[in-house]
Amino acid sequence: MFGFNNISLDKKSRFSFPAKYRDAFVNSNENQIVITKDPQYPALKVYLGSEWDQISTKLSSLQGLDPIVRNLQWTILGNASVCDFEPTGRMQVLISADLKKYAHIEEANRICLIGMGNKFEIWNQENWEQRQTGGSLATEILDIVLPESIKDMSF
Amino acid sequence: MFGFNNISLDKKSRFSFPAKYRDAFVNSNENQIVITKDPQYPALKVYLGSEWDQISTKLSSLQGLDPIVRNLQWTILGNASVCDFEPTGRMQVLISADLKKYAHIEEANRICLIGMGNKFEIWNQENWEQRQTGGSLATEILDIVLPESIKDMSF
DNA sequence: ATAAAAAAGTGTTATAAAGTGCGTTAAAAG
DNA sequence: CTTTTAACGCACTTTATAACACTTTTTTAT
Repeated sequence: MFGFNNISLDKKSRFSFPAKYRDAFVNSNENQIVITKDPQYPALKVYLGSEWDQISTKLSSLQGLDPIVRNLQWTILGNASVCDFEPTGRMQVLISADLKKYAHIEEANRICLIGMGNKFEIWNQENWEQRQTGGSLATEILDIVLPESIKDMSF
Repeated sequence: MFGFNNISLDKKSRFSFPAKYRDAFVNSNENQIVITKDPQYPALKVYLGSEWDQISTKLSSLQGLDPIVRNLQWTILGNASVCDFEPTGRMQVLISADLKKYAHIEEANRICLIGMGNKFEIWNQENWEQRQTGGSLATEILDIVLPESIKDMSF
């Protein structure tokens, strides 16, 4: 599941996954999709249910008294929206108002959906283009020192 | 049970869990909810009854002569409010005046309920936003050295 | 100590907003 | 030209919340 897609949201903030991904979803038997915040950029992450189960279980088991861990838990777990998902149907998913705001897609009805293999990212079109052309975004988080417990995790 | 919810308290300080969590509550057969103080931030923790049983049993068995442990016991155990809870009903829960005060939601009738997997957090909306945008809150506990006994616990 | 009053807690109902399902139209692909 | 896909629009359903009525507990005054 790779590649760039320029797709539109309807009035209720839903989008449909492009049909080209249908087979992959059907084959892996997914019936849930999870959208959450990207911890580094004003963008959203979209996980398959099975992938999410692994990530969330690991992350929620970590020591929350560590402020960096706690922050990641807040961002990733605390903003996750679990959606029922029918791979054989319209493959529609709703984006909540909060998540839209975070990814700067409050107004726009067009988004970029980028397939990254086992997950997708959702970007505001302009932010994505800036990033691709090397421009920097204001909200970047730099130079944080990761605790050992999350060094081997990939979000 | 994940994600961010902006919800309101009624005049008697009750709130209802969003309906999207009903299935999870029903499936896990919970009939109690426990609200208590968060040991680090001006926020509340909400545990499922089964989760609470584990945490409270473990925590109360620890060596109370250690001041950090003792503090956690006071904060978490000593402020816990156990509520009857009907997953098939309205899923309403009352927040006591003490807990409201601790989380700075005395006046407000809007709170943030954040699903973190096996537990929830309740925040005053402004505090939550400050925290999410990197602002710091006065009551943070930083740089505490955790005793071995609680390093593997996650509250 | 008792009764009255006030406060706190519980349960029900009505309504506006949010979310869902599905048919139709427009556009793209084969 | 036919088939598939994406976008749009509408109707229906579900949900959140405020308002209200009732019960129980606590406080106050006599």
